Amino acid sequence: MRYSRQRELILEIIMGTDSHPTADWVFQQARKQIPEISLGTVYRNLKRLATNGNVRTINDGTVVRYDWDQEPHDHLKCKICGDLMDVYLLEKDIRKSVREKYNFEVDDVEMTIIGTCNKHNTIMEEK
Amino acid sequence: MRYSRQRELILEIIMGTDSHPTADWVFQQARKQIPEISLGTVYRNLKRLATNGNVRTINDGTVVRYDWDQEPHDHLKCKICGDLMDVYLLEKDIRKSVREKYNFEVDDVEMTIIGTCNKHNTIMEEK
DNA sequence: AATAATAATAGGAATTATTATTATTTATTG
DNA sequence: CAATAAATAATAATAATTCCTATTATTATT
Repeated sequence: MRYSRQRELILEIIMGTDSHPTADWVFQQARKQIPEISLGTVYRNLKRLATNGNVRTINDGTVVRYDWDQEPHDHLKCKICGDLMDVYLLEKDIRKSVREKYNFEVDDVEMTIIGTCNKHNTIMEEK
Repeated sequence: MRYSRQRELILEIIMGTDSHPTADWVFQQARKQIPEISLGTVYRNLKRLATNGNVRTINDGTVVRYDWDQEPHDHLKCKICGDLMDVYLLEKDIRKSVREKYNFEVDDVEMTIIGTCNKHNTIMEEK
């Protein structure tokens, strides 16, 4: 993959925050450094970085958010302020520990497990 | 809440399927019965039904999907065929049981817990 | 049953998030 | 340093969803 300072900047921006920024937020930050950067470039590179495993995508309803933290972790989203918080749960009684440890009143646990279902798990073809 | 046959039909449609339909799918079904129904009406009523607790919303990346099943359950989404399957997991070693019980190769577990964070959990005002 | 009050609707425009297209610029490599 | 392949900026296109307004349907009141 060929170098571009746009992509380098985008990665830096994500690495530099613990918020879970959207493409647009990254764009706003990026244009402070490179005023002529375009939103399309941000989207293209975020997707590229996600495919490359440099960032994780999390989907918060209508917007896609990005996260540099590669460790498996879950998110608490507050329905009032919209904050997304990182929690490192060991998958036991989730509701209980969420209530106890984070003082967070759970309305709904939404979990999507992404992977490959058994319709496709014959011996994988190589390459 | 005032009665409307559009809303009744929309609820019937969701009750009648185990797929996890999108607003547009519901719209397509609904217009078979009420040809002049509008997409806006479908969206408005789906939101209403969700608020009322008649249906559950689940978010599958870019589209919002609806589910009549109120029991807490999670979804397996296949990255190849896009299928969304219901799984009733007791929250223990999720990855492990998913692999063992459903023969599903997990790439990523995405969980969003929706609720109220501790910034807001003072004694709730009445009404 | 007729009428008034108002909540819900249809239809379409507007918004928001994202992807695609194309002509131009830039990094790489011989 | 010139060729070329890849990345970019600008903008158009698309998809999902929300918003707006005039009309219609439902409920309450005579």
